[in-house]
Amino acid sequence: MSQSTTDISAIITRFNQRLSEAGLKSTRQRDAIVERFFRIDKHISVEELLEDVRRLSPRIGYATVYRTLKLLVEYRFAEPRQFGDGQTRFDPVTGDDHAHDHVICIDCRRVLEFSDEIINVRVGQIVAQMGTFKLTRQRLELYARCTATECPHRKSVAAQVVDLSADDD
Amino acid sequence: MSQSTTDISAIITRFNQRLSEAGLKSTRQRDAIVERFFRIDKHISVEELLEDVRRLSPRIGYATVYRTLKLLVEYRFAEPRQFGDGQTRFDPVTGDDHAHDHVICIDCRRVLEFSDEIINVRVGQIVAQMGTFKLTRQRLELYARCTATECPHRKSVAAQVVDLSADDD
DNA sequence: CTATTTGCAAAGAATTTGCACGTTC
DNA sequence: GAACGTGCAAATTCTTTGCAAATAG
Repeated sequence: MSQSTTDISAIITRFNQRLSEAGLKSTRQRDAIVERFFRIDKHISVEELLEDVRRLSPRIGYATVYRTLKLLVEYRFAEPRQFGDGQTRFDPVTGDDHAHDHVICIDCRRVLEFSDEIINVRVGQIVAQMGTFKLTRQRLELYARCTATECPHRKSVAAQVVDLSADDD
Repeated sequence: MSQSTTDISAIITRFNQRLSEAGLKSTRQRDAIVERFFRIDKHISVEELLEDVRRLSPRIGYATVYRTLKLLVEYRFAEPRQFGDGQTRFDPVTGDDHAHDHVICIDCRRVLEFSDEIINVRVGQIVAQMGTFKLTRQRLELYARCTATECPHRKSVAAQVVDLSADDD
């Protein structure tokens, strides 16, 4: 388990710093969105995030969420993912967790995270062998079907972290 | 290099067989689309495929291409992929090539294929360790940046197959 | 104060669908 | 000739953009 070295207000501070450096402003809305985004900490879609944020700040609109997520991605505080359900989902990047990969149940769309040293090392070797590339990010998705008769979490997209080959620092 | 055991007319025949089994019909349009799809054999988008097919059959419309690709996916003759440029791309499944993965250059969007035994074996172990899953398909994408000063193929999406750990049967 | 941000609604882009007409079986 | 497929355009869905009013620095 490698998580939570960084707390959320610190992330918000770092993010606002980046904004400031770029001549952009911190606003109540952005703070609210970023705070909820990191607090929820799962593969969230714009719609889900908006819905959540609106519980506190009901006047926030789609555009602001899209624009804030775009900034988060641009400054590498978030990573967009497509799991094939037509919606872009976003993963928070806290800085203290390593690249992780996903198992997606094709029945219930539940997403589990995992991280595997053997894979990560091998990926490095592969890219090195190819010679002219510098790896930016890797994305391994395993689409699978629960063998348990019925998926326990139909339709929900819960996340669990399963560490398969201890790689915390 | 493991490819081209299966020829394209055979694929079309198999596809039409599946259609027939499902009470669906083979049509000139479907044949044309499927033929071009397998002939071109790269990560093609709907727009690109339509454009290509229209050279022979100019009256074919978007909807038919979308619908045919949906059938190809459903019967596992094609696999949809999202490389992050907003368009769904489709990989032909010829049946005689193994799961392959991709390196995507984030500068020029060129896509290289590769296949690696070590990764594939490890993926199997990971899923086995998780217990309740049966792997359906794996998708490993390595986003990278060409270290060569300038990408040679800006904007084109050519494909090359690089076999890193001999795995042909 | 001035530039940026917001919220809304309208515009865009990718994909799907409804329907009258054509084609396959 | 009945059922399925096609092509077109309209509808949907997700995302982006334009703009007047609000707000941060």
